[in-house]
Amino acid sequence: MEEFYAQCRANNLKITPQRVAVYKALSSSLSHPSADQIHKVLKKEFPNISLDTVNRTLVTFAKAGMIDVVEGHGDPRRFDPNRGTHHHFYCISCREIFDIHDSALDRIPVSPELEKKFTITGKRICLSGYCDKCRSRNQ
Amino acid sequence: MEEFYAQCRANNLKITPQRVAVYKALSSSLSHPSADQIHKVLKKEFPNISLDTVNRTLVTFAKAGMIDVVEGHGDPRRFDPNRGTHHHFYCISCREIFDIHDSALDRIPVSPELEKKFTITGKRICLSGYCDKCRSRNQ
DNA sequence: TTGACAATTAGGACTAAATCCTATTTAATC
DNA sequence: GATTAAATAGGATTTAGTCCTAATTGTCAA
Repeated sequence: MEEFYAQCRANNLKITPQRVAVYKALSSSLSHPSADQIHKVLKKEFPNISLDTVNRTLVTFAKAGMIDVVEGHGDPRRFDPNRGTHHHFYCISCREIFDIHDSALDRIPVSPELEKKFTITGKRICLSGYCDKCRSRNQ
Repeated sequence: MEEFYAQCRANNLKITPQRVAVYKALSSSLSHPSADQIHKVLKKEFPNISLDTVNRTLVTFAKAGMIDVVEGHGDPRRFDPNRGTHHHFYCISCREIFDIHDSALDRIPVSPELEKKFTITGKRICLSGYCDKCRSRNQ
């Protein structure tokens, strides 16, 4: 928790009871919850915390690099006609997806145990960050 | 296009003008469009094609393995407190995300050109398919 | 400790994605 | 060409996410 306070200070984020609660709730979660799921949990302790605050707080933490946004960025569902092996770079600013073709990335060593545990239909390396345009725009 | 017809037959999907149009539109798209974007394009040719049909058709194609759903599965945004290197398996049936810790997967060889082209803040291997529960349930 | 200010929050309104429902239409099969 | 199950249009509904405004609160400096 001490690290949380330090990270807040480093990012000029005020330490509010809501932020502390959101961080604790996410940290103690075993799954990969949505804002709504965390909101439901926090309602018990803070009956009038708003969903907007929970969501905004989580996005703020993610932007500060304190937590991650994972599969499902909150964008609409998107499709790819290319079923050949290739990879993606996702720009977290403009939300564009860029194809990456690099044979060095194609060999993903999935262990036999993993293949046994799951029926794997998709394997892809997902890179994320800022594309060239957004990088220069934000400076 | 001939392959499209064959895939439809193999999956018992009726070949309708709408499905042909959706497939053509996606195939000729350079980006990774959403259902809404494809719907807007098709409106010009089929003024009264519905968004539901476009979306349903795309999901149907994806389930048949004819196209892919990429970053953003249409799920709500989800968060991960664990910023250490790890990977994810996403179940396309129950939508649960499972953590995968496997050091063999950690070495993702991102080329210097790629690092130059983008500011990469996240690297992760995204596996998808069916988890154990859903695999057995669907049989 | 207090006061001032900028940041943050609650709550409701709003927008947009996705799904559901039902009547109608249509592709496939014989 | 007739039959039937599948697919579609269109509108309604649900839900995620964002926006807006007034009220509140954390921080910093005096």
